[in-house]
Amino acid sequence: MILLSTDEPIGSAIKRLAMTDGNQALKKAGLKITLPRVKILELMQNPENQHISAEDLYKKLLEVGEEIGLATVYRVLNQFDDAGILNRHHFESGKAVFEMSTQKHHDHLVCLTCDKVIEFSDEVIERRQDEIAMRHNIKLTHHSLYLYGHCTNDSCDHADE
Amino acid sequence: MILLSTDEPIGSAIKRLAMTDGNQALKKAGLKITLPRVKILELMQNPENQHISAEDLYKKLLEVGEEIGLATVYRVLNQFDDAGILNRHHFESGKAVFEMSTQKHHDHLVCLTCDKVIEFSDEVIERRQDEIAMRHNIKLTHHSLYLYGHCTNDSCDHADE
DNA sequence: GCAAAAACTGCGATTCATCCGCAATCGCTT
DNA sequence: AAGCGATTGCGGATGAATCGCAGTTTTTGC
Repeated sequence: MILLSTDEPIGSAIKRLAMTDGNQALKKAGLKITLPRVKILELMQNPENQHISAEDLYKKLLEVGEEIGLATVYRVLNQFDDAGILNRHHFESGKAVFEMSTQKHHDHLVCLTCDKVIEFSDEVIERRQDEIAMRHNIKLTHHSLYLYGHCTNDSCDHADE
Repeated sequence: MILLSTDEPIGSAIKRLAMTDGNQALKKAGLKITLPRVKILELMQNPENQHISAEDLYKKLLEVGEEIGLATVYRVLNQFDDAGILNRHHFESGKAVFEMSTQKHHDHLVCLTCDKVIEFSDEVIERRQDEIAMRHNIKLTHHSLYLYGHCTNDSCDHADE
């Protein structure tokens, strides 16, 4: 992970950050390389922050010492979503969560007890969905499949990461 | 469909409505037979009102001449959901929609152009989901599967792709 | 049947997630 | 370095859904 030391001039930090691969994505999306965007991208790339909500991301930014406005977090997340840099999901929590977009499509298993999210993909289900859509004369654009349940292993007594 | 004429005394109307089968559900749920609940149940039983939002249901009630508060509509829908009388779904519209609960589980195909909703159920997908959950040591409680796309028949005139 | 108890309703105010407007600032091209 | 257009941060505005409470309606006890 890349860290900004407080005494490094912002300009140079940005410049240094600008050459990481993540920022190629920003460029390609026509987004300027700004500190909020770079920092958010950085946090989002941390596997520990997959499926994080805007609010929670905002808090993490504060923890890391970045005073980025909540509105900006929402804006940047939307831009990243539009740019295909990350994906938005609506689990049952009522708030949207985001994950870095991966090349391979996948669906989600959500533990309602510990909030753990497991990703999976199943060719049979995918194919079946296409068939169903075709049978009903619908050109599929996307779908959402969320499986909700409870872990049956004991590591799920309370929230783990 | 049952209609309330404006000049019929409310008490008698309620009494008459109280013997319809839908109200057995109210009784069983421990809910009192009241005009708002009866009227909402009545509208919800109309196939044309499947997958309707609270807001839209509220408007329909006004159209039919029932001055039922929006808060009451939300409350009643929640109670009906809790009682298993109807089911709530979250499509991508951002607002929850409701449908009369049926005995057989089904999933949904949603046309993003005309908002049409098609119900389907697929044994293969269902079984597959169970297997996946089991494989990941999760006891499944429920799931949500929504397929989004665009009608390809002309009743849904559009060339958005 | 009738009055009290228990539920229910309507209204406005409130919450929660998310977004907007605008003035100040920053990144990027020249 | 300079200027323009994009971006940020703030507070305020949304829209969906909920809550509190006072007044009203069902149901219950007699």
